[in-house]
Amino acid sequence: MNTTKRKRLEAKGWKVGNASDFLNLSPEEAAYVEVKLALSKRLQETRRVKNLSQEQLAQLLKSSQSRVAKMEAGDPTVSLDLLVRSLLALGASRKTLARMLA
Amino acid sequence: MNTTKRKRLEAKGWKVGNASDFLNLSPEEAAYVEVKLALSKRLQETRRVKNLSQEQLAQLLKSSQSRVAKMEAGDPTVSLDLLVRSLLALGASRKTLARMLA
DNA sequence: TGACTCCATGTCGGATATGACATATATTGA
DNA sequence: TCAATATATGTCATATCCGACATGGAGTCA
Repeated sequence: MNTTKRKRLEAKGWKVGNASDFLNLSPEEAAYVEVKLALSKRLQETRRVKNLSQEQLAQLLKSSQSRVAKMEAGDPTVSLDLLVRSLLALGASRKTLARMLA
Repeated sequence: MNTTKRKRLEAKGWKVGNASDFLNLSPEEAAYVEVKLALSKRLQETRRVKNLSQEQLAQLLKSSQSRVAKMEAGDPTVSLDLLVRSLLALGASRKTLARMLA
């Protein structure tokens, strides 16, 4: 079985359990997941604070509701690029992002 | 002319001049570029501190010398994901990344 | 109940990023 | 100077990510 594929399947555990313990993630893989999850949480928070539906945010981002849902769920098919660009579109700055990661 | 293509061409100006002034970048596009450039600088710094050639780093990352060069040059075809994963592979943590962005 | 809104999840064709390779251009040291 | 090493740049086939769409489930209100 393809490693990438396997990871994608296993990764579904991300939001269920806690994290890297029962998956055999290397430290840097774990850190990568941490970063993505931190940002996806912040995205959802920001969206809710602004009282937007996923559909409305999708329009703002010129994306789709399903992709927004996947972003917020930490779906492995969502890139850091997309998360970061979305947060920036919601008004975050480079420094804000830094704070979100800290 | 395709917008993406145009941006890629214009983006060559990144390392020549300074930044977003003479390109017509929106604030969030500019911020996105800022983030990428910040990380690529840090990647090069880290690599040099560790006394690695681009070729050696490429091996470490299971990538190629040319891609490392592009990462460090802020090439538009390089994703944030790759930059972040590279920094993590060099020992950075989530918090370290946050500091790099601040 | 049924109509409505919101969010989750699967899939797909097209778009973009990837490693690899070739090759050009520094940079270094004898 | 020459050659060895390091870095830059262009291209390509393939891998991965994207928006879009369909559909299902959960909650709300009448």
